[in-house]
Amino acid sequence: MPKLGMEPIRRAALVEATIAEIGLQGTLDVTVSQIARRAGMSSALAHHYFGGKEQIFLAAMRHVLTVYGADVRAALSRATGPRARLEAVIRAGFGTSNFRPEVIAAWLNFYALARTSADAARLLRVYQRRLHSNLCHDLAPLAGDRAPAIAERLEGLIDGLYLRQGLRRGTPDGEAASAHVLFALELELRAVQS
Amino acid sequence: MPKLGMEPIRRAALVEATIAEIGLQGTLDVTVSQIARRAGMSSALAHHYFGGKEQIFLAAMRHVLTVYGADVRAALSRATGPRARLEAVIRAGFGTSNFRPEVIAAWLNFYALARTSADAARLLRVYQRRLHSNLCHDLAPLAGDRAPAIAERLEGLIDGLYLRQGLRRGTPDGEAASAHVLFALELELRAVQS
DNA sequence: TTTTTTATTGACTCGTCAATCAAGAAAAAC
DNA sequence: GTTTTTCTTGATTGACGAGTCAATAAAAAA
Repeated sequence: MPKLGMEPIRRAALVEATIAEIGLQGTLDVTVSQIARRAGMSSALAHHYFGGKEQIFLAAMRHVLTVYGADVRAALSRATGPRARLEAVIRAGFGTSNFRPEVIAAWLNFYALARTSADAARLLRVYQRRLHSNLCHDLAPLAGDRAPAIAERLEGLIDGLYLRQGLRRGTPDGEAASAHVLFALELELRAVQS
Repeated sequence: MPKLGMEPIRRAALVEATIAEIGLQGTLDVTVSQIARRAGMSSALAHHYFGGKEQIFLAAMRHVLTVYGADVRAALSRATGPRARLEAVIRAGFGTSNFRPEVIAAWLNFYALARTSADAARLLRVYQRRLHSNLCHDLAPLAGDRAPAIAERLEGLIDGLYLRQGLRRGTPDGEAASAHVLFALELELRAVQS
């Protein structure tokens, strides 16, 4: 019973299933068959639409990044002034849509994938550059030429806390994590003013 | 030409080869044959001494942790006073033996492994607890009951910067990384005193 | 109505890899 | 000098998984 216009639906289902399956298994060692079964289709169809396993992974990674980017943009549009914008960017990273256990697990594995796949590395760099430029842009009016160094520390802290949540079992605590980063931001800004 | 007392030599060679191979390939997707070949023996011998692939990985992880622990202990023995001890602990993590590219790559992959293997998770928790208790112990006289929260932030920053080095290509810069952490430590302590 | 396009799968191929095993060779023990 | 222990590997097994393909079926176009 083939209906037309299935392609986008199938692709979205596969991407979702990929993230879920990586989260469940905790590894990139998921088979195309597992992903396809969870998405309700045969593995042959998954190959048909994506061409291969790595491209499925990349699509999933791209999706995670897209959602994250949308969250950041939404949060930024609601904030006024550099300080509020900084807080918005930080909070968005630990917000509900990027901080679900499966997504964190997927992230962690994408980090590992980026060491193997040039495309994955490129995607990761897009995220890193965007975060860095967001932070620098709003740190500059508050910290002048010290902005880049402060941004590096905040980025490290964000990634580190994110990583640690990924290793913990159970519900991740985005509140605590972003509170830590916001506290570090406060200290950095206080230091600049003295 | 079998000589006696080979077991410890073979085991050490396999552990070294495992770290090197993971570093080279960037993945846990290394085969026992590759590891064994690099260590100069057949894959059957690797199985003979270790029993299975996962146990080879665990031995490699244990080795990395052991070296790290020895470095920290050595650095601590040279330091006097809480502040110097804190700096020693931080610097040791980014020191030459733990900060070689292969070791960083291995670490990164062990993080991923810890999501799958209970034994790997246990080993990782040993490292985390040791770091936490080291930091708290020397933060306490300087920061009182704020020590645990400060320690959490420093740990997050350490792990994050370590992770970021693992993704970068080329020679890792332990100096820059530890400078960032030491700066953060300075800010935290300054905040406590006011 | 015939043809083309899109959707879909079961069955198959081909490769890889962890793990096993039987067998050989050198030292040590007896 | 024979037996036992330690070391070692080539060959094999068995499982599993990525990717392909031919075939089916429905819709759309002709």
